[in-house]
Amino acid sequence: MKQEKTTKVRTQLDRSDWIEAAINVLADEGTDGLRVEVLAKNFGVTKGSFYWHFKDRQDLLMAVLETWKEGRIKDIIKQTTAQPGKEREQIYHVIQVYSLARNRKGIPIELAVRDWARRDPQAAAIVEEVDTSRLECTRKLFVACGLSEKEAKSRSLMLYAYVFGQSLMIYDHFDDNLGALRDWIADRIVLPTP
Amino acid sequence: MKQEKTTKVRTQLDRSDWIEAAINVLADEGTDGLRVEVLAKNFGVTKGSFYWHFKDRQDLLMAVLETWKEGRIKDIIKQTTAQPGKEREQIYHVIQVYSLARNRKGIPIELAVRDWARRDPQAAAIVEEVDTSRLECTRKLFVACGLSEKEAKSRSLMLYAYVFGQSLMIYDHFDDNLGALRDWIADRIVLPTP
DNA sequence: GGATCAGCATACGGTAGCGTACGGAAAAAC
DNA sequence: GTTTTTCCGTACGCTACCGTATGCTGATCC
Repeated sequence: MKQEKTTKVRTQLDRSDWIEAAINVLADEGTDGLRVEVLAKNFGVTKGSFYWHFKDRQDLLMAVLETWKEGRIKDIIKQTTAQPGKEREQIYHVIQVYSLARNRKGIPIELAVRDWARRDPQAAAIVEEVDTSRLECTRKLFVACGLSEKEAKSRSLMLYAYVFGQSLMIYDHFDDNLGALRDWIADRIVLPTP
Repeated sequence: MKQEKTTKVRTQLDRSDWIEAAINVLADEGTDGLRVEVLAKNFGVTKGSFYWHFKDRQDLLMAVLETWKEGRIKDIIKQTTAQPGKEREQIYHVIQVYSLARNRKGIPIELAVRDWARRDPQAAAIVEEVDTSRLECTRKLFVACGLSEKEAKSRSLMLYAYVFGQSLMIYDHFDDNLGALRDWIADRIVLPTP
């Protein structure tokens, strides 16, 4: 029987170990750093191990995509699950969370995946799944706040596009109180028109 | 004396030809496609030509960055130059333009450059120049519309982040009338609070 | 009309990385 | 305790690039 991962003394590697490491490399060094032999060296093993678990490099990349997709969908569901009546606060929470910590490691992956999606239909399909999942989650929150379908969809799209685009920009010196600007924008996204 | 570029029969290449070609490749195939020998083959010449005009590959990349920067800044200035009194219409125009045609070829470059900026301070500095230029241009338009400094900056940041993020998303099936959603968002970005 | 030089070709050495063939140890199965 | 299987190491061939050294050609200068 297969040993438990937690009690394992980490002498054996399985598929998920490689995928996890690949995602970390993707976050730190981008697509260019994602090389089979480099991953192997980081594990202290040789390629022989890799090609036992994976058919080829493409096999790993697809597995990374799938794992990324599941993680992102699971995360957006978690972040958008609100107590009844607390939907508005939850939306603010989403804006906060997706504007900060997640990006430190997540954004390079988003970049890599979307750059990839531009030339690979499989990647594009996965990105679309993730994007529509995210859009759906916040749409439901807005609907729960009493907005119309169209307005809920519009605000959801605006929210997600803003948060995502903002994380890719470099504008540290645009204003000496960026927090105030971000707060203003969050209100503009969330608060209803009087 | 050096011949005019226009009357040239295109037997000779100069630095700008290589840079232009490099930008096109960057748009079509991303960073990975940007190889010296591939560029040379596309021109029908050998690397010998390249290494006459450039010190090394890095030299080309930096030149591409500079050219990209100048083009983007020139473009945003052009797109945000409004007739007095027509500032609001000009803002709508910017949202339109930067949401559509420009992105077909421009977005992969944006992606590549920003992914690059994550590991290279020089690239990061250039991205910041471009971003703050863009933010400044629309900020001035908002100010001309009579908004306060803080609100102008906030709206400018929201506009640009939204447009940029939206262009990287894949959400074609989120709604059957995306145009209406985008129009709603544009109003939300531009129109003042009553 | 020889000298000069810009612009490119040729040829080479070197590295990184992919994928494969096969061998070997160590655990699991029986 | 043998036999499988699992998992990894070793060794190799191959390609795509990078960068350099040097040779060739056709234009330009004087």
